[in-house]
Amino acid sequence: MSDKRLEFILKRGVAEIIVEEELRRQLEAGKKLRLKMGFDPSRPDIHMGHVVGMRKLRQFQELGHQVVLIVGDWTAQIGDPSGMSQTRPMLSAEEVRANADTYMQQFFKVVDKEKTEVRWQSEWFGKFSLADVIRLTSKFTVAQLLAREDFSNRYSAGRPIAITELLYPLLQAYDSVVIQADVEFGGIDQKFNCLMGRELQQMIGQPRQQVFLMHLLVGTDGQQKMSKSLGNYIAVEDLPPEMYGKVMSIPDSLLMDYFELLTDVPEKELAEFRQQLAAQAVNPMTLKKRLAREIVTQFHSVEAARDAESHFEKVVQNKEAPEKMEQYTGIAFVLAGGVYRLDITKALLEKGLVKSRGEVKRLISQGAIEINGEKINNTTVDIPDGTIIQVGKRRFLKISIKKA
RNA sequence: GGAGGGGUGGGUGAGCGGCUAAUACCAACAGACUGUAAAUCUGUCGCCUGAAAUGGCUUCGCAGGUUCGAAUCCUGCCCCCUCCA
Repeated sequence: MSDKRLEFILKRGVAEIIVEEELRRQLEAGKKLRLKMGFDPSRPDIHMGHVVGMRKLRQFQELGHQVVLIVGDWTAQIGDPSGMSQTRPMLSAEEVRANADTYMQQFFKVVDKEKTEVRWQSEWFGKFSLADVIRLTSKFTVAQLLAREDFSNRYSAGRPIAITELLYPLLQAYDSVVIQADVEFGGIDQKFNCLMGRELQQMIGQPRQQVFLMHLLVGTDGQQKMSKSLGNYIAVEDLPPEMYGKVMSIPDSLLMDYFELLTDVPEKELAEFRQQLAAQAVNPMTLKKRLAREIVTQFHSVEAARDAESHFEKVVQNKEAPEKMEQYTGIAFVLAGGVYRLDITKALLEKGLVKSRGEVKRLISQGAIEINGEKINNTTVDIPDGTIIQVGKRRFLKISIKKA
């Protein structure tokens, strides 16, 4: 392996490696490493935020290392104590299994399945006894756990911390012991948990795992970490036009982060992009389109990316109607000359373009509903068969009249 | 065991007998502007009826009660949090 490749892997998108020197030595020694990554099966959907770490795993796999994917079916019941997360409903075993399947299906779009070992926490925690729990917890102190920033913040703010939440890092640490992880991967927000694993391994007399932390991907809102609950995410499962559009909707300020964390576009090129942006020699939109193509290509195909781009140019940039759209078939009152009189409310409601009748009225009064570029001011319209109704910028509906 | 605080629309959070379908902020949606995005300005933002003024229905943890009238008062219940021990 070239030094250049290794540098790329150790630097691109990486927030911190603990301890980098140790990891380098192991890599140089040609050791086949066990790379740990856990996931929470209470949420089956993978978005680009997860992809950042997954891509890194993939890069290591290409060097011949082994990924160990932990299905966190026990920790899922606790809920990651990130901030003020509400207590989640307990999932049944079947739900967890179904979620895990969905998750893995998406996970293996990026990570090589052949070089991945999947382990369920229930394999070891399922037979954990109280004695085991006490033995595990006795190794740590409250002060140690309160060292974690969000615990200490909550504690000093007088906000609740559930005991199970304190247990979370311990369980995650124990996973590392069981699978004898050499490196644990995660977002930088996982630092504390990963370090606990390192510590526990040492107490038990195992070699300590290295901790490989990736930068967090900011969501499409440009404010907060990408997450499903905030709705600022781009899902792996998003269809090409949607995925492309969501990428285009990120703020310009995130452009380079996305390139860095989600693509393999070489550093050299990225440096040029940065320079051009700084000199205002390029329209950010142009680069963003490149980014969107890169991403759609990864999860779909080159053709899909091209189609998504032309769809975007047509619908969003040129404000034209897309080629494909929802279609509503209904019966209308016949007027002369192939024209029909129709109340569009039902059509819009039935096809989910609006939520209520009141919304239709509101939209009309705001001039948001158009037919052939003409704003309408009444829900009853006289139109020929096949007319397209546009609601706002992106909602379209084709009306087809059913002849009685 | 004791003391105290609280449960309000997608979120935060005011209101504390009629002027309240419920302030404000955020999110969302629409319009204008525009280079994708952002920013800005304007408007909308429970459901139904009506062209509209209007009207009806449902909503402030749950169940009852007081009252001409309750998110607001009373009773019971459920849930959450903090502090002391």
